Amino acid sequence: MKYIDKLRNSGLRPTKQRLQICEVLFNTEKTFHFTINELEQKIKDKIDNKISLATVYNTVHAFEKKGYLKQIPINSNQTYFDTNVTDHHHFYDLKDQKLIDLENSDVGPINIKKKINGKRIKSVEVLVKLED
Amino acid sequence: MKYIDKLRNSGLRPTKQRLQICEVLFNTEKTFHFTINELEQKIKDKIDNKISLATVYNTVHAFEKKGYLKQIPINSNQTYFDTNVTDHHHFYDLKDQKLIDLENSDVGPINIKKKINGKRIKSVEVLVKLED
DNA sequence: CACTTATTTAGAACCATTATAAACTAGGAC
DNA sequence: GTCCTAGTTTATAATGGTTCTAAATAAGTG
Repeated sequence: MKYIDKLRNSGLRPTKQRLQICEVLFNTEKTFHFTINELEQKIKDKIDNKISLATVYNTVHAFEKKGYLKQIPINSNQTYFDTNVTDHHHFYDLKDQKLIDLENSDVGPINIKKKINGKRIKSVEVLVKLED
Repeated sequence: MKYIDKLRNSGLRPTKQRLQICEVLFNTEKTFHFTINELEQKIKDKIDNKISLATVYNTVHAFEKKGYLKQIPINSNQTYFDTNVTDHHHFYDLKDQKLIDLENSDVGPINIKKKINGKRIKSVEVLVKLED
């Protein structure tokens, strides 16, 4: 299985649940955005056995820590994650509550001129809110 | 009182509670960021009577709708608000969990090249995450 | 003052997320 | 293979920020 090494290499035991979640998250043509509830639904649709909600949370957090997933900074009652962990930005359609990817080339280079002593920039994320 | 007209003009009755919350939010030299809990604490420190938590939520949402406050898009268990409603961006210090203003001049102009049919850009917000 | 509508309030309800602690499993040693 | 240990899964309870509810109060209008 192609995800066994990926997991082992990052110090995560390749359990059945994690491998199945990998299939749902990473065995896709396109990257996508999701909430935990949406992911739970996808898992239900794709596999036969049941994965506990706690395990879904645990796994998503573990994958995020290892850099396989990213949280998307947005104000919502639910946390949004992204399987696209490359540097890129988002549109957020306020009416439909939908996220849309912005490629890096869709946004000019962003030049942060201010520096904070002793701190490094970890990420720069742009959220473009859309209305009708 | 200087906030009575502000409230009346936006169709909000100038109640004692709203005026007191105005004092805490807007009668300051500098703008600031806050969560509802932090605001509640500030109110407690500054005024004698008690304002119900529900009223604090109601008022903050009313002020947000009228454009006197802005939500800051960030992943946190609490919602962050900003009394600075001009276009500007933020640093977020991951270690200290502190927000720091970035003036517009600290960030070059941001040019969103992609267009979505039938949608207008309402806002462009940049979040720069900092680590040690 | 009388009346209508908006606002405040305490407390309950909601619900995403996290904690708990017991059962289970992977992987290494032998 | 068996044994062992640490890591993982699981159902369920707990947490906590936010929203809802419905009754009491206050503001505005005539």
